[in-house]
Amino acid sequence: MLRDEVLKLVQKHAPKGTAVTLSVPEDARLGHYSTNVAFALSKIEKKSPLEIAERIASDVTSSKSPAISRAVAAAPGFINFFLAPKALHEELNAIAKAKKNYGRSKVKSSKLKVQVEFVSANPTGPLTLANGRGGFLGDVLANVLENAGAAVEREYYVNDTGNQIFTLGKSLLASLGFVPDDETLYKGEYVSEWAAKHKKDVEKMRKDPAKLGEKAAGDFLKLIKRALEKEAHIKFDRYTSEKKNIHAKGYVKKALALFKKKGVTYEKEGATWLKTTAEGDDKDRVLVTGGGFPTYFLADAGHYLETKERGFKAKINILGPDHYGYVARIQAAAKLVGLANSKVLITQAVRLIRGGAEVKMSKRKGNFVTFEEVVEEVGADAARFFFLSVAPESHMDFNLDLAKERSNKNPVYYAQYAYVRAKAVVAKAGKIAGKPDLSLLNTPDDAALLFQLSRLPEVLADAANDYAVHRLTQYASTLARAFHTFYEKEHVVGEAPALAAARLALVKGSIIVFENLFRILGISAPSKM
RNA sequence: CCCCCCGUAGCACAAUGGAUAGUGCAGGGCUCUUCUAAGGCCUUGAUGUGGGUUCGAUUCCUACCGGGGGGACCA
Repeated sequence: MLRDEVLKLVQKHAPKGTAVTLSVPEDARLGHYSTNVAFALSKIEKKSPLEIAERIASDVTSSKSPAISRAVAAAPGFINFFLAPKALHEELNAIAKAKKNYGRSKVKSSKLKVQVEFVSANPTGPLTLANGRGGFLGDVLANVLENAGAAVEREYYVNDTGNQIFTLGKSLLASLGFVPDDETLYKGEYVSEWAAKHKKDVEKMRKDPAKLGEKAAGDFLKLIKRALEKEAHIKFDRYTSEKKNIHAKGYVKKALALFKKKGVTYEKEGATWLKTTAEGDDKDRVLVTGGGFPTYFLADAGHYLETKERGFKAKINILGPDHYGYVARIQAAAKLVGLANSKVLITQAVRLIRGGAEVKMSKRKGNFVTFEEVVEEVGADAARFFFLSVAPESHMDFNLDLAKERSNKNPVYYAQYAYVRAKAVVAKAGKIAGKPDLSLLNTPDDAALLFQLSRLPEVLADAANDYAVHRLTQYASTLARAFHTFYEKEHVVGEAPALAAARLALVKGSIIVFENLFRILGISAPSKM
C-alpha cells in the first residue's frame, strides 16, 4: 500500500528505531499523509521540531522516491507528504488487476487460526438489540481478519443446558398453570405463545422442566438463527452446543482435571475453587459447587479447552456489558488452559428511546424490542451501518420513533448511491476503445477520488490490527463523498475519447473498491436505487 | 462501599497526545436542457466542571458532577 511506501521513506531518513506514525490530514491542502515524528525527535536531538522536520522533509524530497512528489515541513513541526500523481495512477492499475482481491493483506498469518465467538445469547427467547450489536461487530471483525489472511471460525456458543434452560422449562409450566409463577421466571409473550402452541408437550413433560426447556430452547434457537442469518445476514461457521460438544465430550471434567494437575485449585467450604486471583482476577472463582455441580464458569473453561484442542491459536470473545465482571476470570481460565492469545471485547449497552424517554428493557420480564423487529423495520443494511458506526465501548441510544424515518436517511444509502451512480456511468459509457492514459486524471477531484480508493488496503489492515471496525463505515462515507464530488464535477460520457477512457477506468476502479468494502461490511451493492 | 464504561452542536455518533475538533440528521440559503438531485455548493452550531502533566490534551493523571453496567457456590 502507498502509505507503507511513505512510511519506509520516513524511517530511512529518521534515526533508526524511530517509531513513525502516519495520519491523513483533515485538510487536503496539507497533503496525503502527515507525520509528527519530528516532535518526538526534538527531545532526543535537542533541536526544534521544525528544524528536524525541515531536514527530514528535504532529505525525503531529494531522495526522488517514485511514491511521492514532495515532502514539506509545516509549523510547528509536522512533515506533510504529497503522493506522486504517477504513483496514484499506478495504484489504479493495481486495483483493476487485483479486482476483488484489492485490499487483501497478510498482516495476519495464514497459520493464525483464530476463533471469533459472538452473540452466544441463551436460547431462552428472542435476541435483544445488544445481542445484535455484538452480532454485527463479530461478523465484520471476522471478515476483516479473514481479509487480513487469518483462518477464522465464527462461533455461536449455545448454552443449551443448565439452570437457565431449567428456568425456561419452569416458565413454560407456569404459563399454563402447572406450577406457581414467581419473579425468577421468564415472562415474555414468546413464553406463553410457545406454551400455548405446545400444550401437549408441556403437559407430557410437566415432571421434567429441564427436558421441556431443552425442547423449547431448540425451537428458540431456530428463530435466533433465522433472525441472524436470513434477516441480518450474520453467518456462523459453527453453533457449538454446551451440552453435546462440551459436557458430553468430557471437556468439563478435562478442564477440572487440568486445573487440579496444575495445582491451581483448592477446596474451601465444600466447593472447589480456581485461583484466578493469580492471573489478575479480584477474587477466586468456584468451579464445583458444594452440591457437586459444575459451575457455568467451569463449563466455559471447558469450552476454551475444547477450542484450544481443536487447534485454535487465538480467540476473540465478544460479550455484552452484563459480562464485565466476567472478563478477568475468563481470561485467567484461557491462560490456564493454554489459550493465552485470548481477547475479550465488551460491547456497551444499547439504550432504547421511545417518546423521548428511555424504555427499560428486560428479557426476563419480556418487555423488550427484539433485534429482529428492528432489522425488519429499518432493513438489514441500514441497521448494520447504524450499529457498526459506533465504537463498541460507546453507549448508544437507539430511538425507535426515529428508526424508520432515520432509516431512509441512513448514511448507508449515501454510500450505496455513489456505487449506483458509478454503475450507471459504466452502463452509459459503453465500450471506449484504446488503452486509457491515466495521466489525464489530473483534476483535484480525480486525484481526491483516486487517493481515497488507494486507502482501502490501509483502512482494512488497521482494522485487522486494532479491531476498530467502526472506522470502516467512516471510510465508506469519506469514499462516497469523494465519488459524489467527482461525479458532480467531472464527466465521462461526452468527454474527448482519451479522457473519457481514463475517467471510465477511475469509475471502474471505484466500483471494485466499493464492492470489496461493502462485502466486508456485509452490506449489499445495489445496481439501482 | 468497590470496579468498569460513557459524557463532544438541537439529535445520533467520529477524532493512533497534534494543525482551523469531523460526519450524518435537524435548521437557513443556492442548485437538475449533461452519466440517477437518496446528489452538489454555501451556512448556523459543540469538547460536563475544577486542578495537573505536556511544546501541544476531546484523548493521559486527579477530584468532583451527571448517565449506564457490574460486584452470587446464578447465567
